[in-house]
Amino acid sequence: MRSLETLLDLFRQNGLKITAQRRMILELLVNDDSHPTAEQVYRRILETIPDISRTTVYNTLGELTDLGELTPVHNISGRGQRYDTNQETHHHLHCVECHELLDISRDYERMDLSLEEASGYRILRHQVTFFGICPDCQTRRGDHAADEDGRQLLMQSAPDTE
Amino acid sequence: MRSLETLLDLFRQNGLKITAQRRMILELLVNDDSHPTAEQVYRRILETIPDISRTTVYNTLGELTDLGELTPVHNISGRGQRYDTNQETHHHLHCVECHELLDISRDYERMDLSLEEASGYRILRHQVTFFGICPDCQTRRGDHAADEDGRQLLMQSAPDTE
DNA sequence: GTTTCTGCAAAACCTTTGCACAGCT
DNA sequence: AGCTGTGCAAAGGTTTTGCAGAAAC
Repeated sequence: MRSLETLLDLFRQNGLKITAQRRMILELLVNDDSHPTAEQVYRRILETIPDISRTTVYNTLGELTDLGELTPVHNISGRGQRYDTNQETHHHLHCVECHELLDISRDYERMDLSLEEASGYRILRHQVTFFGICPDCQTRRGDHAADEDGRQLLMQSAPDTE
Repeated sequence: MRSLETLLDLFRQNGLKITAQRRMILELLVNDDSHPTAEQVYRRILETIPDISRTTVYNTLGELTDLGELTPVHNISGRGQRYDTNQETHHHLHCVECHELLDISRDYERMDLSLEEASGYRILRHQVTFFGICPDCQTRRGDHAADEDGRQLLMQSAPDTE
């Protein structure tokens, strides 16, 4: 995400006032790459501004989204809309167990689509999501690749990591 | 999605009883590639089973997910969790305006991740999502690529479609 | 006949909205 | 001073839960 000063300027330029609440939300987001939900931002702001309301958090996240500084991201089976502070071209690594979401900064440049495949869409961007199991969740499960319980889909067509 | 008979067998094998409600939901999904939400499935089942409850629809979709026959998919800013009936390796084309979601059956085989990038994750699969504007929404907007209103983010780093 | 499923109602959860008061510039 | 933002409360939409009666095997 861009620097706090840049974001504050951007707010001013768009006629949005710099309040203590907004400043705190921006400060929190500037160095956050954890893709938090509104609720998570709210809870962390509560520690310094105990009487902030959820409305304000939702408003500010919406303003940042409209300004193009925040991007809503997929959140499969996790609760609540998550936000991505990273506006660079990047991709995602998503733990199917704990829903941790990491950024991958590599650029897979030429993901070509034939005209037929594009179905008349005007393509704006693309993003690759890798689904997997994070180290912590592997440990939690027992770390054995073979004797998994549960869902079959986890094991099928797994590409190599290298 | 697999055939109705296969799904019915799968249910039987897992001790799940074949009820009229479940059968109808399966029949509906077998030939549906529109990535419907639970609510959309519910509304369409209502036409033939007017007193089905949402609970039953949610239950059945959950069972299919646990069996690995249905995959929850990202649904950015659209309402409700969408489900993907396609378990083959495939990718997505997503309209950022109307949230239409199309399948692309191409296989981008070697999406390599370095060990460092994988961060210790055990990678299971990956999926590419192309974001764009569908033909209908282009028309609705006026079809001019140049003079767009709205959000900056839509125009940045747009790759060619060919 | 036993077990599981369904539908209902209620609750939980996430997000949006309307409005009066407070705060920023 | 004027305008915008904030917090509250309520509403709207989605999903989950507990349970009694109904249906499948």
